[in-house]
Amino acid sequence: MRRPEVTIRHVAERAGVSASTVSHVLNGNDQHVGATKRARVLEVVRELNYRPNAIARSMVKRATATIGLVITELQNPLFVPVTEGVEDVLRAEGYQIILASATDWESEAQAIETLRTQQVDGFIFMSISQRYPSDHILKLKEEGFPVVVINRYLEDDTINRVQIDDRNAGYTATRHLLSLKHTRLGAITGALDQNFPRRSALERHVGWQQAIQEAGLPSNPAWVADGQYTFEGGYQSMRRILAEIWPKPAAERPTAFFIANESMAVGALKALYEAGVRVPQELAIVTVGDPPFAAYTAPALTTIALPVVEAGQTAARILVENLKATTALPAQHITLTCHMNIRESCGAKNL
Amino acid sequence: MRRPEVTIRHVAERAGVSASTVSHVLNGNDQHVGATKRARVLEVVRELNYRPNAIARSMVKRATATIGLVITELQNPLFVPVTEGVEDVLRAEGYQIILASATDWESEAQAIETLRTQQVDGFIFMSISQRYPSDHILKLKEEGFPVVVINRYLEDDTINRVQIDDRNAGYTATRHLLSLKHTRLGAITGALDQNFPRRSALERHVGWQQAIQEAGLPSNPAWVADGQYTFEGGYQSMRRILAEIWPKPAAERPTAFFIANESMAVGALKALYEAGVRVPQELAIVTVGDPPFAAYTAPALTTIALPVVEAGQTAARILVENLKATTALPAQHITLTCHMNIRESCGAKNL
DNA sequence: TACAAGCACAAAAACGTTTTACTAATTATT
DNA sequence: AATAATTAGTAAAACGTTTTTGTGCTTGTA
Repeated sequence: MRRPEVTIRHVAERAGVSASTVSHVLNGNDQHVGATKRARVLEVVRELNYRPNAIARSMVKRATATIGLVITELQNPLFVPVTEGVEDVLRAEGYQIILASATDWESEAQAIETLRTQQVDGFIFMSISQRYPSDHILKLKEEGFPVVVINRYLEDDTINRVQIDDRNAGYTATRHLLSLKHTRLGAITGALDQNFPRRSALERHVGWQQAIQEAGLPSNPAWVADGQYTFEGGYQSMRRILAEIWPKPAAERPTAFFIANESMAVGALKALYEAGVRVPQELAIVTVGDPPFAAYTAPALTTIALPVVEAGQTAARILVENLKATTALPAQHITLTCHMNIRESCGAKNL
Repeated sequence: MRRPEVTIRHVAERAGVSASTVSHVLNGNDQHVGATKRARVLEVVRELNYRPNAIARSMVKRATATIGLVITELQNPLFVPVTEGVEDVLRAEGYQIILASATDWESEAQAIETLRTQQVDGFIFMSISQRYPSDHILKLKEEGFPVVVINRYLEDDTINRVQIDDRNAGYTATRHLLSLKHTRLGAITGALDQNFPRRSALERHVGWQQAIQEAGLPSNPAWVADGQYTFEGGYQSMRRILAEIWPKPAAERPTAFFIANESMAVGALKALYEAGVRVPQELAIVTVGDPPFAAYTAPALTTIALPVVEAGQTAARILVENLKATTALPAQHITLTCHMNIRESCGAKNL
């Protein structure tokens, strides 16, 4: 099981130089070594297939070129594209990612602990949920670690933050409905009434309200249902709505719905399908989040696409800046805006 | 930016013992240290909030308790649940995961290279696609690294392999259709005709054929469409099928379709919806893969669920076994079988 | 001719642990 | 009482790099 490692000394010996010279060659410290020796060293490196030991390097450099990515919900649909973005820029910059998943406050604290013993140089926290206090993140920052959080609403402004403009997403979605001459708008929101409201759901709802108020329309509480941020939540909410409202005359029913996220929208679509309500003819649907299957639901979902890959990239870039800086940088707070993908569920294509 | 690190020597000094004693205490080497000193050391550790430096430990132990997880398709729907399984058991065993994503052979080789310089103790490869030769993986194994591949069909039998029984998935799905008295079966397969066929698609198709042959039914080539493993692929394939076959009299049309994966099934469902073909009344649909939204398509998809979390767990367990073993272990080849989730798209609930 | 400056390299210390070997004191065994 | 065995602890080497400092040598300049 013990793999014999070829070290810098082996290379040095065979090349007839000192270890320091090999190191200088490998690190491009040109002023320290002549052309012939350099060539010889490079030759031997190739011959022996020498691979520098990053651990030993980290030891002396006191930096590992490694960052910790901690996520609280692996199943969150945003996780993959965000990670993709993070990976993109971090790899280009020569950093490795150590993955740590956490499910609650304790395990998040635990993850930080182990990442610290692993001597990561910085942290990215990615989590939709802000149910947990973030004092451990604060402490990290205070101890000098570069930290950036993605989509995590922190009270503290000293920490780098990348977030998606959820309010604007709700606003834009609703404006789209208004532009299609809808005047009676309903909504399915995501668990606003819990002790720890989901911040993104709240923001999206505020955007919705804002657009409606600006348009001078009354918002009818009976047309708003709150539920879990899941397929099932959307399904149940829409069933409830249909049961209460659909018996009424058409003129007293909403003609369009803003649904707080993609999963709920799919669930709602199912409920509508079962009830025989035609989308978009009888009811228009717009939602936030742009899953890969959005174009293939029936009807295809008009969505507000979240800039998730960009969020990951941006976070990574900010982290790298801080990693490279020799002096403490002021915290950045970046908010990314969404764009709309018009498909079938609002009927806009017919205009 | 320089964080002052509290080292084992600081602890030793303050506790009035040697560094070795502190080390012994922390590693539970009880026979080397008395009760009073031990208590004092633990006390100081707490006082100073001492955190052992894993890098330094790795240096001397020549092992990092870190494994490389390399995946070739971050967007692959199996990635998240598999990673979940891997993370589960690896964390419980005290290992860290370094994530590396690759898109082609070169980047995979590159990922291996950097993971090796990072001195990972072992590797897990997760990738559906087997378009690339795997000689670099072989080399890893030969050099003594524990390696396990998930869902990657390797010609070489010396490498640990965890795979999902795709053939059985196709077989089971088809048997389900047969049990519902369908006798005219069609299929949408996943890119079988390319130079590098997707192995899982091939296997699922073989399972389908096997079930049909066992039932003594003729397979009609006109009822089989091949397409990309995507939503769009399923959509286009089904449209093609409908255009060719639906004009014919009902008695000459298939009554059920096996669709090679979930994405294609969603695409196909869309095509059927647009064509006004009712599912399952006019056409039954069964597919492989159990995405979170399967229950919320209209109609809900009857699926063969893949044991993805288990695959990740199993792979991680095998890896840990090999990591802990002092002698080389024989390669394990584990095949996990699927189970069926009967929903609406086959109409079985009515029986 | 001197002396400074630059060049090409090497020696050695350092990074923070673990582990082996050793010592001294105590306890057990004959 | 003498010897062996155990206990409690330490010193020092080792892991594989990087980096600082030093050392001859060559070249340039006054």
